[in-house]
Amino acid sequence: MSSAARTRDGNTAERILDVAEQLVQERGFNAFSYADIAAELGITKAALHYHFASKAELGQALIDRYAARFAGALTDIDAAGGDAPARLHAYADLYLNVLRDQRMCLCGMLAAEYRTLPEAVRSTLLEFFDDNEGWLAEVLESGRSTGQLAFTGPARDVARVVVASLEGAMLIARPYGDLGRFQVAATQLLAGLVAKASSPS
Amino acid sequence: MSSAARTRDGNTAERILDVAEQLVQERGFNAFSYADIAAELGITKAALHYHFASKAELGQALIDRYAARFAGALTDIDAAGGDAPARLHAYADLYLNVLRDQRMCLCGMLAAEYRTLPEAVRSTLLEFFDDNEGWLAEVLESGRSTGQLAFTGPARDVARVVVASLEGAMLIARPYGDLGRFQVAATQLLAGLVAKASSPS
DNA sequence: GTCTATAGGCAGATAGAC
DNA sequence: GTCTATCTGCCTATAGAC
Repeated sequence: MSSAARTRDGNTAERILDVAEQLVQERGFNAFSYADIAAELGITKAALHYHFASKAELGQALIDRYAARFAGALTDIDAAGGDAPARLHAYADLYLNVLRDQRMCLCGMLAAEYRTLPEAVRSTLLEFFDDNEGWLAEVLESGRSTGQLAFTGPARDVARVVVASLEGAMLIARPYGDLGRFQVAATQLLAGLVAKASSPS
Repeated sequence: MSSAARTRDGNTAERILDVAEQLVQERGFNAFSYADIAAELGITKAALHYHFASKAELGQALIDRYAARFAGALTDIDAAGGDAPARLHAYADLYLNVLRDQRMCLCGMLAAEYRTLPEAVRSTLLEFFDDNEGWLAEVLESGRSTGQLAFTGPARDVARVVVASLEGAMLIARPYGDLGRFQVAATQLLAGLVAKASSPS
């Protein structure tokens, strides 16, 4: 990966973010240093400070980029035009693909470290979850209106459970190194939302 | 709290563990130092090293004590003699009470930091989750056999979803500082497991 | 935009007095 | 069991040459 990163394009700032992102997702924001990134990219720590003056600034850039990319993925799911169950499945797959690289969700990791984060990063983090819940709530509501999904109470509350459960499933599946653990949990979670074929008695 | 800690009993090792535990649950294992504990207890870093020679050793003692205490709580729930739904509710309350102190589950926090942990701590961490899942699986199975709980598939898989969902709900509720967020999630989760009153048609 | 060099501080850890 | 004193090393960050 070290050589691959050096081979091609991408301005240095992007490559720094790529490495930093991986480090945060694997170890946490408080468990990596500028030296780690510099070594990986074959540049000096001073060069890093040119692009991101402080670690707090780097953290802000990380979460901004991650949130934007995630929002883009949700837009892509919408554009694909599937029904509500299909969208939920696609949503869970976003998490699965992160876990595939043996990474925790960047925002789930930062949520654990919340108390140690710069204030700006904190609020961006909450916005990330708000956006996810908002998108999910719409999907859930539309699925309920077509009769494809079945649940009781506010869609927003159910959306929160979905986000929390997927984050939790990642959190625990990762130490076990067991993708199947996550998949079983996600499958069960979604199965509980899909309307059962009503066999009229 | 600093003064309270100094007022009473408990050998120093226990007081060290108390402070360290709080710090890990609030910030993470990689975001506190011996200096933090020493300052809180009014002793020196050197004194800390007498009780726990290395930070890895301290981490091991922390997770050992936490796991033992949690196991004791499960035994207490069993001893109370409630039915399966009552036991599940009591289990969720264990998490709620941790969150009440604005703390993350110690093991959930360590799960996020898994890649940075000493090997011994890693395996103890997995045992913690194994034990929780095992206890829950028994409760679920017994509840299903009495008809009070309803779910499909292996009880162990459902147990895993329960643990993951509760951990995830804590992870996200804590940044929001919103206990209600966790409670709603826990309520929904358990409601999905309780058998619906079957109105024979 | 990246470098060398270095500041200033805090990390985990140890030696040895009391 | 706790202390003072100290070590070594890494941390984030900066100054200034190229």
